Amino acid sequence: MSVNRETGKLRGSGARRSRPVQVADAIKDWVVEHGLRRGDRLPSEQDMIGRFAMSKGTIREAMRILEAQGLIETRTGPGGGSFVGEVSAERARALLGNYFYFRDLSVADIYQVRRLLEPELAASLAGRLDEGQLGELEAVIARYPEPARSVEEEREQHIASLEFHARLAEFGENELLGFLIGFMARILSDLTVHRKLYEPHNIELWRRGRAYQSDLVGALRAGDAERAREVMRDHMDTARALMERQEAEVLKRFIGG
Amino acid sequence: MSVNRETGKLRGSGARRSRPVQVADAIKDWVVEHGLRRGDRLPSEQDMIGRFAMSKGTIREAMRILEAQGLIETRTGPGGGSFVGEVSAERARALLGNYFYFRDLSVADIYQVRRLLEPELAASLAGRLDEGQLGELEAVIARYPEPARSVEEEREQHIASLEFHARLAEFGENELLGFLIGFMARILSDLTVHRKLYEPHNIELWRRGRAYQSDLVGALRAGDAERAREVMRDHMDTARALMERQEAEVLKRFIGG
DNA sequence: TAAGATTTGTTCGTATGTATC
DNA sequence: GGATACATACGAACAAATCTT
Repeated sequence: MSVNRETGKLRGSGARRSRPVQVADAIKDWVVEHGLRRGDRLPSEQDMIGRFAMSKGTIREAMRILEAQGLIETRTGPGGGSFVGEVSAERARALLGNYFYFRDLSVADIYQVRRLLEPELAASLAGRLDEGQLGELEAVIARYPEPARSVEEEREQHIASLEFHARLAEFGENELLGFLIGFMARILSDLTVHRKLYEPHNIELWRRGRAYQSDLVGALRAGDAERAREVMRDHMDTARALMERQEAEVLKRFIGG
Repeated sequence: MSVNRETGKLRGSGARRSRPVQVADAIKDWVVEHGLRRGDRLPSEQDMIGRFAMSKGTIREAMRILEAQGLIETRTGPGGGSFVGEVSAERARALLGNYFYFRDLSVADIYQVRRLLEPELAASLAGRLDEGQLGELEAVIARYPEPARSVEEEREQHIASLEFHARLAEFGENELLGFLIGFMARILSDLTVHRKLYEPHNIELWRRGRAYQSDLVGALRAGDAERAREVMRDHMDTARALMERQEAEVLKRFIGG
């Protein structure tokens, strides 16, 4: 309980924070201290009003803060209330994406990291996927069997090919590694749409990417970690080069127009 | 504007979302559509109440959601209101940390990624730091000139040595790479405290870590990218081995006790 | 320094919606 | 269907912060 009985004020120092924020922090601490786990129930709204001696509105704003961070979920009705919730990967990606929204990452920045992580993931998965999983990967590749004939189709194919990497990331054992790769696939997806990076029609990107991904599935099935690593590294290097050329093209057009 | 004039309801389908959440999403879309940048002002509370035809409480809850995500900041008084805010690195790390809180990352997971990223950062910084920056790094190293004599001191030293990496990460040009490395330093810090990973008194970790970091600063000053990469890779490999041994010790004690 | 204007911050009472029994 | 136990939403009033004059 983070209420200072002397002053009647919530402790928590530094910049002046609004009461809902202070209450949210207090609740967060309370959850951690009591070691609550996913699904455990928090005190009811009324209870909180009593505990913190604050109005319903303030408590509700605090709960919304926690909810926005994915820390709690709330249900109405009898037996309802607020419960400790697990932050979903999707929400975590979105929250992190907000951070980079104004930061204008370059394609080069993203690929510098991708080039390091993706080959490691590929190697770690060699020989560890069952036929179902390998089949899923092949199904994704099958979604772009031929070069795109329109700009929209090309964009969709690019997104689909990024999904290949996102799926792969989910299969790994290392959740940190998987999350990071999934996140990069996501922001590249966003960049593709937002900056219209797909516009310079590029058959090369399609042809090479598809070949690499097929080779990769082969190496994974064969359990050849080193080949998987190699293929993925080559894939990253060519994709980076193509994407950067594309980025430069878009920039040139933008300045020219 | 995301209000459906036919039904009078906010659009946005799928799972039933509370009104504050819908409003928050609508405002987010509005900001993106209008291309608002950091510091730009949002409509006032009163204005929102009118636009969305909702009560003050609901609007305020929506604003809290956006605030919790770091997307807006709010000030009182004349000329006050809500403004588009930049998500701070610190907040982004905290939000992402929430995601991994229940996921029990192993030290091995973290080091698998660290081992890939840190050497790359080190290499990219060789010859690019000025004396002021190199001095800052040396100042961090100077905070643990001798082996710790107590458990608390050892913990503090470990945290300080992680700060070395966090500082280094800030100096890089690639914001994605820097953020990820800073984030990993943070969760290792938390793990150190939370799981009491520092308890098995370990002079070895201190001696080796310090030597590596000094070597690294030397390589950076000399502009030797390859040596910087090598030193960092070795540092990561030994640190990983030591940390994992420590993790195993703690686990054994835990089971035994 | 003081008063007034503007905008968010907080409270309270009441009413409504929703899920369980 | 009715009773119950919760969260959800509204509106009016008042408090606090901060800028201007």
